[in-house]
Amino acid sequence: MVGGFIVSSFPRASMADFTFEQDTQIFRDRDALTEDYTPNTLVGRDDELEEFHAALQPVINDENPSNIFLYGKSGVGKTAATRYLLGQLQEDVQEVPGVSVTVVEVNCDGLNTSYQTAIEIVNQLRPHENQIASTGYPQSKVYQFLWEELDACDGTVLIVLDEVDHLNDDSILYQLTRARDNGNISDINLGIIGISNDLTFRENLSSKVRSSLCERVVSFSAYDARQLRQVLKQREEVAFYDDTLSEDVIPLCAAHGARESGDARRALDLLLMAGDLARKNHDEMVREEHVRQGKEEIEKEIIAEGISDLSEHARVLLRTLMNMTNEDATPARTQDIIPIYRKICEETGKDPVSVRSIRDNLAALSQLGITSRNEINQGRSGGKFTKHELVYEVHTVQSALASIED
DNA sequence: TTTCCACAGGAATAAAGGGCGA
DNA sequence: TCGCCCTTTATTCCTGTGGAAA
Repeated sequence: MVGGFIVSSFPRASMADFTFEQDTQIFRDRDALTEDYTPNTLVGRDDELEEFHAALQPVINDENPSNIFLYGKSGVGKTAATRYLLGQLQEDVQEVPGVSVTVVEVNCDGLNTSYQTAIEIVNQLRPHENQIASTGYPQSKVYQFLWEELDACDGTVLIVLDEVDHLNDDSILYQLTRARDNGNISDINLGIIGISNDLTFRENLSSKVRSSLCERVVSFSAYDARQLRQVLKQREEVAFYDDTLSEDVIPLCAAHGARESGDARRALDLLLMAGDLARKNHDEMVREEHVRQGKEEIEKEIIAEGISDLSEHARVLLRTLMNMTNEDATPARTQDIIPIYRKICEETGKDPVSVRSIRDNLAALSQLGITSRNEINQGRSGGKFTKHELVYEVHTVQSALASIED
């Protein structure tokens, strides 16, 4: 046993393969490129911060805050702006006697239902030894726990629901936004901050939820390539030692982010991955080849993360599309995919699912951005149908699938 | 303007599985 | 242990869609 690791019995080349050495001096503070880092200033988000700040102002006056809805594409600074302003608010509140604020931040990705979200909020407000289980309670009981925990807080409670569009139902939004009117809470001011990447989410909410959740709406525009370079430059100064990036690294990462709809997170992830690869190779500088290699690694991670939650049959359909791509048979319409999918199921001893489920699985793959779909209408003789194809190279999808299945 | 085609996807429902409380 | 309540994944049934042809 060394440092808590149990030495396993599988064959190894030599113990020397696993020794640790001092890294090449590239990163000054690698964490500055991760999602958890909140910079001191947010580049190019002045208008958004001003609107958001105005919506939060009632908290410091111990007034009931407006519910706020933030929307914009992924990686445009919604979560960063929220953490930045709420951090500032919590600091400032300490200077004001008699005013307090409690922030509960919940990421709805992976929770899916109002029931699970309510449980997550309850557990964030409860001590570790008094947490409730993720299932088994009647819904009314879970809401009862929620009102009890909220009423036990002081002053203002702000509940941040990040990726709120991942919820399959809006019951929790209705319950929270109407909690005071319905007499479920009495002693606190409650504000909801909903964050969504889905620009249509707001329109799809029931009218009663839309009017109360979207009292204040802050729209975040996408970063352009110039702003992305500024964001990367700002992080470079904190994250890397001087003269450790070759001059084409930042423009390449910024161009990648700009291609991904102005997504700063993608650009920062690529810069982090390029730095990691340079360090792994014991190189003294991060160069263009690290960025290019990093881009492929990130694509693999995106696919692996997406398909890890998918059903077994969605993966079989992904294999079907890989086979069809290799045979130059994509873009392929659903009716052409189905017989090949069924053949693969037969060969692997699996029972194929219904056509309706195949459609759902193909839609899930497309929603994850692993495949793309194109609707075609050939009119009275041909009808309307969809064609599907892989977004990524077959070998990239293949190695992502292999990493999941290992 | 109406009809037709080939789906796409919403709604209702079932089955299986897991946690909780009595 | 059993009934209840929830989840996820699946099924069947049915309506909606929209461009081309009649």
